Amino acid sequence: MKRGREPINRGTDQTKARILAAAAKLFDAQGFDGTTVRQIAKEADVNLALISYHFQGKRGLLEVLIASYYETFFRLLAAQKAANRGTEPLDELIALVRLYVFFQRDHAAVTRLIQRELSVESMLAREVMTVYIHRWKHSFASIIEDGITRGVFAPLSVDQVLLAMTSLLVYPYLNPQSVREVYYLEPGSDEFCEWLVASVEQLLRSLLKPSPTTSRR
Amino acid sequence: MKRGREPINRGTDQTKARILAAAAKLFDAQGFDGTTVRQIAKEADVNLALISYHFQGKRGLLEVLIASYYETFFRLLAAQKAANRGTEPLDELIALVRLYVFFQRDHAAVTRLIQRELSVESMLAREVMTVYIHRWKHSFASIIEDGITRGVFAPLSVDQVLLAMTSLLVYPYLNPQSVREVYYLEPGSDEFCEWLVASVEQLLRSLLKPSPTTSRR
DNA sequence: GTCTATATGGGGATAGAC
DNA sequence: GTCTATCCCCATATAGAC
Repeated sequence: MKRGREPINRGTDQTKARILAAAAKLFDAQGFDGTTVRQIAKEADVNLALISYHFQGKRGLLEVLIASYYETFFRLLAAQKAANRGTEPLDELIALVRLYVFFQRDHAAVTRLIQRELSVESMLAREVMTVYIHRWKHSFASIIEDGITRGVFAPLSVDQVLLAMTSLLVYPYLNPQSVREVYYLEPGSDEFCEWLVASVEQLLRSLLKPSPTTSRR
Repeated sequence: MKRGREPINRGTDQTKARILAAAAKLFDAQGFDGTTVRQIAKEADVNLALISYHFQGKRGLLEVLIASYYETFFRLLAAQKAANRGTEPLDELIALVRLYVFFQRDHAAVTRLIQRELSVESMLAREVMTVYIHRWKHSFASIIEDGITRGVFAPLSVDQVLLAMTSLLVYPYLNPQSVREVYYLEPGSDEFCEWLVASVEQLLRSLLKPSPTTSRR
């Protein structure tokens, strides 16, 4: 009678996918440092050693999660931008906001993971992140700058507008627990996403409107 | 010739204060799980064993930091509320917003620590936190509810308004690194604080104004 | 590609001397 | 109240069999 189980061969892709899913789930719930590779292996129902074999360790796992997340987003973004050809800047901006809100909703675990770890100075994948974040910012900034050039937006500080917009967009997905338990809203629902898009739209209109007595401090 | 150093007796308060300061700094920069008690002891220039002696271990340290933070804030808040007697709801609200913004600025390390760890489901001090967060929310909510009752605010969803407000208030202090490196703003400066207060005020005015065609979705 | 077994280090905590 | 020395556990990672 044998002691150990038979080796399970699911094929590279299956195994890698299971590990990634487990890692996303656990990093999200417990934080990167709070998660052990043993937990990941168990959650994925995969042998411990396979994590190092496929991803060069825990850190590699994090980097793959982050890179895949942004690559996927930028692919969707490119498609959206193409579809937006010739639209008014504000509508184009709102379309991007909506895309990003639903993207966050659909990738809630990695979203929260990234946004949380980003606030850790000693983060492992900081260099990787910085590049993506700047690209992310630029995809929104370019539209606003374009609108200012064309005179349809007020000549405000683009950075200030973007920071306010980002705060509204990101916070609920960084802290969905609080949103649920304190504000009794469900960040995973379609209604919430639509509300968030509408709120951001209202903020952007209020900040970007070109004409009036907007005495900017 | 002796090997070890002489015991340094700084007195309980001095030692505890040094440990707390070091812990705040390191938890902030590296996260709770990313920080070791050995690092804290070294940063505080204090013997390792004193951390467990004074705070019953790493977890106790976190709890003391959180509790002190909120106790301090609520003390300031009570003073502010007393000073606000008879003010208009909106002005009262703005006064609280200003108080909180500068409080975050002046306690940046613990602010970031709390907001980050709050997004970890398996957080050690979750029960402690939940109580404080609800108290925090209520101090803002009560003013808005009061304003709605008295007809000076539109009868909006208080939770939605508060979530939007909180997003704007908190995000920059959760992620000051990004604010600096991506948006080129300095969250520690007075100008930034004032800008943030003004932005929140604009948002609140835009959301709470009672009369017009505000077709809320 | 998968598994067992193990190497190696670092973690939090404390006993007991001073 | 402080310090040294140490316990004991659990972390990541890999060597080598299958």
